[in-house]
Amino acid sequence: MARKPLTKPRKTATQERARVTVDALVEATARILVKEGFDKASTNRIAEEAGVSVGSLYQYYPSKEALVAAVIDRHNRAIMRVVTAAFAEVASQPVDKAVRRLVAVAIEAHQIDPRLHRVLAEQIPRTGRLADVEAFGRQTYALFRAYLEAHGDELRTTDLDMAAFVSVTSIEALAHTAVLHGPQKLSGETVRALVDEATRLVVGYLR
Amino acid sequence: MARKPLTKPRKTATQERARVTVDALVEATARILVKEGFDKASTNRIAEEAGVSVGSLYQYYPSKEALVAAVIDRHNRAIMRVVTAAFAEVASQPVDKAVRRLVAVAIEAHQIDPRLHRVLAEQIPRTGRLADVEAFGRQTYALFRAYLEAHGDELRTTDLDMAAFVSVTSIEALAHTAVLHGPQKLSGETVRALVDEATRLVVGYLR
DNA sequence: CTATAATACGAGCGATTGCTCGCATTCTCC
DNA sequence: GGAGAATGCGAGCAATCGCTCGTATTATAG
Repeated sequence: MARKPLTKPRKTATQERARVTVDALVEATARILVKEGFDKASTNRIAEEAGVSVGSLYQYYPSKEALVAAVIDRHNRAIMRVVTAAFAEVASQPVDKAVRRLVAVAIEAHQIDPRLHRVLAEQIPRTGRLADVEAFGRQTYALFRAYLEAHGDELRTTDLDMAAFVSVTSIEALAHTAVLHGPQKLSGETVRALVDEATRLVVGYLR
Repeated sequence: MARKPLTKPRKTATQERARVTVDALVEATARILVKEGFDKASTNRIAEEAGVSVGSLYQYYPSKEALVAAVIDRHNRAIMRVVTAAFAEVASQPVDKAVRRLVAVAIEAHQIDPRLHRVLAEQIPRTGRLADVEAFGRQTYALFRAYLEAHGDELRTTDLDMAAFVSVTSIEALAHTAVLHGPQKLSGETVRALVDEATRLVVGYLR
């Protein structure tokens, strides 16, 4: 276990109170990101908000970036849970019904913890270990491509990579822009209209 | 002219050497953003790179943010010059030809000073006075809506706001994602295929 | 109970940041 | 040429940053 002498145990926690500390840190980071923004999220500030000392913070996270990455990861996982479930639900449905559902889910997904979502999208520089956290976009792409593969007979293209790229990018962008740059609270009416249009866009393209 | 006593002349330059200084500062900022990234762009570092003292920097720019905003502004203006020209060129063309051209221009526009473009897109937190620099997106939206208005007879919708939103958002996202997350250098072949697909997507949607 | 490991603490270090201010230099205009 | 305005300079301050390390506390095992 203790490979390195006895310094730098910077990793897993075995006792219960340690897990509590780790959770408190991640949650405090998320709270600060939302309430005060990215630049105010210093390690000292995070530790204070978590009710924990800086020393303890550095026992579990080697840097501020790692902490932020943990928050992003958690958020992305929450989104991917919803998205993955939707793909499963939709797997055997025809293109038009499937796309409609997926568009609706994309909008829902962007509304999970919206204030945190906004901060992550607008304030976090994609730098260092935060660079690749977009990788979850690739998962969505893969799921969509798999769906297309199973419904190839309904499509007019054979270039599934291109079709998946165009579809996923468009849907994601429409949901993203509508939720972030639109009115604070999207009315049910607006959402319905948006779903209609986006569905028409993508379905018309696919077949 | 000198409203406030004689402190804080933090504004316009009248002599030639001052304009040189201001230019050097903006250019140095852009260089550092590209070569070293956003966090390395401190005021001291920028002044050094510009061959100017920090004191002089603060005569013309009240903060680091203002300097970065100036760089963003310059870049956005370069993009908008291309985009505006394209809209003029396309004003009297039918939807299919027009959209094809606009898609191509969107991709071109994303390749103006690509390394700077990437930094601005990935590393700059949309915070403080950097928050609203996205406003140039609205210009594109307005131009597109005006085009649609003049070609209403070719469309199947009457909701031009929605149509413009969906079209502009999709085109912009496809260009953005292809250029930034795709291969380093897009081959002419790939670009042509992408233009084809995006055109099909949007034209199929519009009429 | 005791020895040892795991966890928590927090003062404080060295580095860096954004920025000021008093002073030096250069330009403009009479 | 000379006075005053415009411009340029840069040492250095106060604040903050990420982070370490010696020590105190608590849990676990024998």
